[in-house]
Amino acid sequence: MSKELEKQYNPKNVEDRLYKTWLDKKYFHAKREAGKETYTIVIPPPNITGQLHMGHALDNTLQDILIRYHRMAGYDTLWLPGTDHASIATEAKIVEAMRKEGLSKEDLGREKFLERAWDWKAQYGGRIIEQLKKMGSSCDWDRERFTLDEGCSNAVKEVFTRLYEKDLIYRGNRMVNWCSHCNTSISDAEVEYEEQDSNFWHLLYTVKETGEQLELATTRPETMLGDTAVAINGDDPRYTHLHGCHVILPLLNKEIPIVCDAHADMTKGTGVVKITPAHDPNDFEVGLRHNLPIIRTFTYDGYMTGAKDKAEADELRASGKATQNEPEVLDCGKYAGMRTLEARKAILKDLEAGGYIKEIEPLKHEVGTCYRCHTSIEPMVSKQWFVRMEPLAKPAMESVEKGEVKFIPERFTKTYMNWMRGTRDWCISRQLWWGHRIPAWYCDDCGETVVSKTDVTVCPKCGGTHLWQDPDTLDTWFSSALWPFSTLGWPEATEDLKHYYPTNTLVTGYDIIGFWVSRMIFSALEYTGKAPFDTVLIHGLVRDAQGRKMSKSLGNGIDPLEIIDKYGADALRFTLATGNSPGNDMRFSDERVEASRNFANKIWNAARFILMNLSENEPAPHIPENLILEDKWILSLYNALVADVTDCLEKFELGMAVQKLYDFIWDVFCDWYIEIAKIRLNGEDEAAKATVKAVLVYVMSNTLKLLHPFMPFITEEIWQTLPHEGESIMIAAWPKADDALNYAEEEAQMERIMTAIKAVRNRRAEMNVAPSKKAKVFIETAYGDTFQSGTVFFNRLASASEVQVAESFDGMDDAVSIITESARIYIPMDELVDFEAELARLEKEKASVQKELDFVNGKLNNENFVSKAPAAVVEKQRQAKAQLEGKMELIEESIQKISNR
RNA sequence: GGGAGCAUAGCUCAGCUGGGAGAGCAUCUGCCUUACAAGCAGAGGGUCACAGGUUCGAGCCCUGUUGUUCCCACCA
Repeated sequence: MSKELEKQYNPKNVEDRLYKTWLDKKYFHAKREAGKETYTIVIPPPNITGQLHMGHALDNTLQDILIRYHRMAGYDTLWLPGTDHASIATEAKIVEAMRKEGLSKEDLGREKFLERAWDWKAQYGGRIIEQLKKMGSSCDWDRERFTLDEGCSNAVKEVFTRLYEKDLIYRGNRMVNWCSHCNTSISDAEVEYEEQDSNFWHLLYTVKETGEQLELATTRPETMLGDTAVAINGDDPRYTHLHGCHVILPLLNKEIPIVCDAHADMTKGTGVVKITPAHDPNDFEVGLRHNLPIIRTFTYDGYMTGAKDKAEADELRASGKATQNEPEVLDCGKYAGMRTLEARKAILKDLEAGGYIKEIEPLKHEVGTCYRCHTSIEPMVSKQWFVRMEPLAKPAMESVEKGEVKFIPERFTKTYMNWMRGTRDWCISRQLWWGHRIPAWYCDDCGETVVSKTDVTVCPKCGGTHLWQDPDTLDTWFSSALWPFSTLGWPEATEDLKHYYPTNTLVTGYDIIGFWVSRMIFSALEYTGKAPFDTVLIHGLVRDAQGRKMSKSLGNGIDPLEIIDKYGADALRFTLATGNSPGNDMRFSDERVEASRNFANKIWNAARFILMNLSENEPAPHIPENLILEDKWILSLYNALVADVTDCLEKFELGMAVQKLYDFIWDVFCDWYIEIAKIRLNGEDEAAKATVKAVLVYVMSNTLKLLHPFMPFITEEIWQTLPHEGESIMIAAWPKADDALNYAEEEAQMERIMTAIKAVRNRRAEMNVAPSKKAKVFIETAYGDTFQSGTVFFNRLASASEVQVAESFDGMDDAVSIITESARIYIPMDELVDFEAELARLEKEKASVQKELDFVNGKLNNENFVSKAPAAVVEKQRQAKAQLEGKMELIEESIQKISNR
């Protein structure tokens, strides 16, 4: 025995040590090798606020499998890692931490705040990277990037200025989603809808001209102070007489016009709608069409506006700097300073008192909330920067239609298309400090807006020097959208960019197709002229054992690091890669990881067994001379496995690949080949020993290569211990299928023997024969040679004390008989044989075979089947028929014999 | 309101272009057979949600129904 392994696999003794070796040897580093095809993945950059969760674990396991496979398969392989500055999330965390110290952003000022943010990044940004390493991720850490680093920032400025020059970016007062908690605008994609219980308040507004009361309904009565009109449909016969009339706005006693607009739907409610242009997206549009005043009644942090707010706005207007659609501000008087929800109560109370409420109708409706803090979002008119989406979306859709980018599974193409088709202009400015500051300067002297990659101190239009930079930053996703090429050096024409771009596969969850995938595609097409990747591999969510989404608030999250600590990274990876298909959610439970851990241990022990039988100085893995039946059989199955696993990986069927490996290693290699190998290993024939050892080593070490992308640590550890050539399994060449290893005939022969062995075991178990009780076995068969070479298997695997093979045996009348398609096996066990039971069993089996036979005959007698089904399928049925008939004959003979006793 | 997914063994899920209904876990039986009890050998258990259709043949394709999950949407 040359080397010894512990009885159980202990990942803790292995993982960190091997990962360090891989790092030291620079195996993860992509070297831009000439003449090699490239394979590139850029990591979906985790947030610097984040901790590794199961979603990351799944995402990165899939990526590492693809990366390790391609690296072994001979590609110049790059997995580019990095992190995302996550503006809202990070800023929120820092603000929260500061709040505990009694500090606000304003107390600190922008510069000091950013210092804190960078400190935060230094402290936490590295944490998730360390966690990825624990997973075994083979990222090229020398190329690690950060969305806010210099290169990425340059890319952002470049893109912003280019888009501005092409008029694809503009600034204006528009309706945006406002989060009063985060105190910033957010994009449409960042709004999450939640169902909430609410009411429809049916209000009564009095028509000035006629004195009649108009009924209209609203879900947000607190906005009524900002109403600047009431809309009816011009075609609505109920209200023809009101065209050109006015209503008196309750509480404010203000006269506002009745306008005719198609937005008012005659079929809904009373067909009358109140119009609040400053606080409702539809109303904003109506306001524009009818040139209505836009009156803001909420502050940006969620209170009712007051005298001070009004004064500020008035001052802005007076200065002449107010731009188009700049809202007016109302002094809400007694409501000023209330939170909007308090104001709702107060206003309702006053409306009630004034008799303006006709009815309160309970209602469930979807309310938009901020995806970060889940505060209800407030639609607000605000001056923001927008990206014009239509011209960008069109080529992005065409690219996918042409198949330049393929989604796996394909159905997510629809998700993508729907998103692209429906998307409105993208609000990219955020009232935050942590992020890429908008590269725009405003001239106080002439009002010019200057967009520039470098700082601007003199106005190019008027020569004035009173310029100030836009205080806002860009949506985090604006920089994420550039990630596949900004990380490779764009806009510089770097060697990496030339070599590794476009990338190949993007691996991500379906939840960010709109946020991220689509934006990368249109960005890449616009700036690089190429799709950023050719394939998007979509995975689902990892849910808890009950199928619930893992979340902090539920406290049902499972920490991948705890799982690694308990079961090992390989077991975790194996669990995540198995039993799940692309795009579908998966449930995670400890039981599943346990099964994976057991598999790791199984491999470990198979290796341990092989090693016990090896001496010092065993030759490197090779296929030896003098192969016998079982050697050819295992090599043939191994060879098929190589083809299958490779094929599955090429088709991104990772779960299928891993399943095939599991089945081969456990059910074929361990359960059969190793057991059979013991025959020669325990024998005296040294040449035969050498052969079987070589086959064991060859199949084991090559199967480990196939398994390496999935379970990198244990495969490396074992591979290193076995005879091997080369430094590491992770840079070993991926096995190739070889026709010379196809032994179809030996496979068929082994199949016959194995079927017979299983049948014997089955009967013995049925008859409760203790395994220790050995029995003679007589095999009556037309396949004499086959069974002759398999007699020893029966000794070892079927509790046979002695095995004889012949075309027929006499004097077996008192034996138990077992029938397979290719043999009748007698086991004389007189004292155990109950002939009546035997007969009953045979009759039962006969009936079952007859049933199968009828089914097959039914098909073969169907002319349509014979003429229309593919020849191979028909042939298969014919073979089945022949086998069944053979078996039937044997059964009938046996029945005859027993009956004749 | 629009779109998509899912419905297969007690549980969790595979099942790729139509031709064998499968795995893991759980259950039951028997085994410490010197690689592995985190193991070995066996067993039971399914109208593939329901109803139609296409086909020689349907878990798989088509239509409808039911249940369920998710995404998208400016419904006052």
